[in-house]
Amino acid sequence: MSTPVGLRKGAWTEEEDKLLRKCIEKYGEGKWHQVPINAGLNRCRKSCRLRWLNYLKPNIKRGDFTPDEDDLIIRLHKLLGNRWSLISGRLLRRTANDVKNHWNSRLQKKVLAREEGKSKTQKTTKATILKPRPRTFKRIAPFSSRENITIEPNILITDQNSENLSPSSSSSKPVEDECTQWWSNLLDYVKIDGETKPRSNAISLELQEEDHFWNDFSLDKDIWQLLSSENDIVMQ
DNA sequence: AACGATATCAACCGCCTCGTA
DNA sequence: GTACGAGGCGGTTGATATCGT
Repeated sequence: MSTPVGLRKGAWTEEEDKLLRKCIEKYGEGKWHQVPINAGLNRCRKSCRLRWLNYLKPNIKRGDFTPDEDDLIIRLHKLLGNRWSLISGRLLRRTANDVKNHWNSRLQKKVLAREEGKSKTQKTTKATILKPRPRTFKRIAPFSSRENITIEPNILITDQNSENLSPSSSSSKPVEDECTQWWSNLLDYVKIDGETKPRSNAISLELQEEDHFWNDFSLDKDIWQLLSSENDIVMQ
């Protein structure tokens, strides 16, 4: 992005924040090219958008990440890689930038340390996993255009289920079963207060807190099936 | 107390995708 | 078909805070 001459850069002042907030309240989100004009800000559209999304937007959750959030980020990162917007979309009110920073500064080291510990005791073989293309995901039929990448099985979602994802078993399964299995593993277990419990418990809490949040979980139809079935179990 | 090393996080940059003319 | 502009994303940088010596 080449910044036109005269546009302000760097940290935002309280006055600028006030102007931007006022502008979004009046005109709403979107039309970012018009925001600097409407707000009377000497900033580029991207700077305004970023400031709003990462800092000023109401209901953004800031501060320390909970162990449950850490766990979910790690699981999603194993599955999706550096798709921060997708990962943050699964965490309540966390921004992609926040998740990315948190991963780079803390979680990555944590995971690497864990991997190192595991690699000493486990042999590794190749497994095929699914990697959706987030930007166009909502527009394409599920799995019509996905990349296959390989990872080490010792970083798969749960140890107890890893045999389900071994190359021999996954290669013989239909695509949807394979994917469902992935999401099953992803969502299966979570540590709550230091104790491993079914993921559904955590999800049910989130659903109670902000039900509409999961409505945009359009990654694929399988995850919806999984979530709805997990929710059914919780509701029983 | 002073200084350097390291960690954290807000912001920028460049690229990609999509819509539209 | 293609050129262009806007929105969005992930990678990276730089300022500031914190820690260790």
